[in-house]
Amino acid sequence: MAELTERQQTILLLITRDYIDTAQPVGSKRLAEHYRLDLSSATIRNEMAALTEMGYLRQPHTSAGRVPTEEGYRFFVGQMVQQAELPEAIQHTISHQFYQARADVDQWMTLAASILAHQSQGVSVVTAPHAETVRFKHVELISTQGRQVLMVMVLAGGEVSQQILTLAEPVSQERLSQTTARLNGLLAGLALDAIAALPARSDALDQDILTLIVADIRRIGESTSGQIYTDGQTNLLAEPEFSESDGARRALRLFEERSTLKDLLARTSANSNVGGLQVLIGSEGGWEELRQCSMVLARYGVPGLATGTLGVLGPMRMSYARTIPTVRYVADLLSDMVNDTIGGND
Amino acid sequence: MAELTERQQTILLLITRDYIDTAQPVGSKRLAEHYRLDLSSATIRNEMAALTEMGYLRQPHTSAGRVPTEEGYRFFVGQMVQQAELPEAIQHTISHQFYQARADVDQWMTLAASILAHQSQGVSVVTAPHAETVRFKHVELISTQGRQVLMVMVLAGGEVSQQILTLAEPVSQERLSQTTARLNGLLAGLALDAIAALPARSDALDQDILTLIVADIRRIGESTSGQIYTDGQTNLLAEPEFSESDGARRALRLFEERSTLKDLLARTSANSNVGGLQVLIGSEGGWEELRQCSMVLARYGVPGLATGTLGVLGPMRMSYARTIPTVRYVADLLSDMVNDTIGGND
DNA sequence: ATTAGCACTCCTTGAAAGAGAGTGCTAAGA
DNA sequence: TCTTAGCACTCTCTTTCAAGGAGTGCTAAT
Repeated sequence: MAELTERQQTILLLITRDYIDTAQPVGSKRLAEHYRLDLSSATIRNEMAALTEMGYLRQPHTSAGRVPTEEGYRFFVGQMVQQAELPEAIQHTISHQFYQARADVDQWMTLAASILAHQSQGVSVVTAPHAETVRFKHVELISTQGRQVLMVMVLAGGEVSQQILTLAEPVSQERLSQTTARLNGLLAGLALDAIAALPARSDALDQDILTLIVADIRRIGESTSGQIYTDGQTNLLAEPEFSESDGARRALRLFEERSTLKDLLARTSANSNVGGLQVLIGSEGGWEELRQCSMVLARYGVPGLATGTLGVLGPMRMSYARTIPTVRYVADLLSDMVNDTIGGND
Repeated sequence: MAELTERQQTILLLITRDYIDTAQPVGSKRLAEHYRLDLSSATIRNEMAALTEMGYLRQPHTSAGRVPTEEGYRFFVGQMVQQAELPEAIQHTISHQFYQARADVDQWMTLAASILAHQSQGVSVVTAPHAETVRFKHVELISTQGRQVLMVMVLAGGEVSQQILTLAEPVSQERLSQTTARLNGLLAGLALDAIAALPARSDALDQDILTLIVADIRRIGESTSGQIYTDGQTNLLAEPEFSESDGARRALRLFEERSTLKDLLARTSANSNVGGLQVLIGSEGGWEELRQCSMVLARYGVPGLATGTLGVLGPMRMSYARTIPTVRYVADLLSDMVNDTIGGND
């Protein structure tokens, strides 16, 4: 693609910004009048024709103004992704909210999702921290009814899993506690492979629990992410480009199907590092349903120990200037919190 | 409201059923032709006029067919609520799915939400089981980083809470384990009041943890329900009556705001017992945003120990014949599961 | 290189007309 | 007394047409 002159860049950026604000195709006259360009509409028209030729702009129809193409948005985002900073006042508000939620791990994610959705006016998605290689930390067995036992297992990344085990015969809480103590000693810090390689236990109860633990760790290890939290789905419905067609419904449907969503996040965040930011515009992500949408994604957490993904889905016309710094800031904040609690000396 | 003759009932029921199927106002001619009524359209017109007069039907405009009013739907539901049964094949499918998910408590709710949404083509909502009076069952302290401790507490109803505690100084896992053992012995089976009335502990660490436990139990006890799961939000967007206006957006917005949703569920389910079923039609629930919607709600669980709410939100025109028995069946199934695992001998 | 002018295209809006659906009413029939 | 055929009436929905407007691309002049 050919070089853009300084003036062409200015015009492209202005058109994109104006369109993001108004959702209306922007014409040469409007541009000449509203912004201090010191150019006539005719000149602007010429430049617009050039930008259209180069694939940065398009016309919905012959007698309409111009609208950015995916390529146009990409240029726009490229210009802003380095510089954009969140206003300090907002930073403070957000970090204060997280400070108040610091004690409750579940609340981290719901809060992050809520903040992202509100700030960006889009649909937010946040996955709980998840370890690439799951390691055992602690197990607890709690007798409930006769043969039913509630197993609560904590993994090294802080993930907690509850499972219900039905035993062949009733077992006292006392015996459960002994089993718990034995297994905690035996398994502390081990990964799945090491646990699976352990010799069979002589005690039948021990063996039953051990089998369940292995199955459970395997299940968690195989999933590509922690639990998914989202918020702001109705924001997408308020966007004018989605009010008529069912584009919003199809996009939200994709988001509702958790397995698809995990797939999407896993695929797109595979090649992105903690601290990095990824902006997927339109068809870039490869999902047909999201052709009219964009996503701003980031990874957070402690690499190697526990990481998660978070981001925002919005119309391609979303306010990147607002969304990008917010996603970055929240990701950094969550990384800090993960690091403080489960990072460090393991 | 005056009595309805046999024939008027039949006509009202047919109109309602037809409208639920087609989403089109139904006229006298259509009714006479499609159903074996052995009546002319003129006679039907007279009856329809009477039903309109009595408030069971209304006309969107002068030259349109009739549509049920809220009162009309209420009569329709009243006729069907006792008899409706879920086909055996579907019962088997559902109970099989629950059987496969029996070990994973989280999955109970997601599965229930998924099944309800699919079967009813509406928006489902399921709350996790929650005890009216929260009782302590078990606590576990896990050291993570120096001064950070992850506390996992299990309550009598099976609820699990994770909290992070920042200590004044680092404490060894060994000492944490001793504290855990002491507190578990001390608090077993106690409710909030009893715990709060306990004398202060001499050991500073014990006291810190105890304070946190009290605060956490109070927080959980004050909330009116367990965690909320929902599914099928996009189903509402597919309904023809919502495709244009933003009625769906406003209804979903209410559903997205978790605190409002809890409020709604708490208020409406307060006067309904486990096993009972509640159908709220249109403005009946008192929520302006749900004026065009209906809800089918049920409570499940073990009264006095742990109960939850589950239900479906749909357009007023929803398929009650399908939704009502599904909600009832899933509620019964969940009640059984709760009873099996945490019910009985406490 | 820039700009004023102008013809052209295409969308949008509003009015008018016709078609269609359904009703209420009246009068005749069982 | 209940039912039914017939009919005029009302209202919506769709189509058509014309006018208005916005924005463009091109050309010629600066």
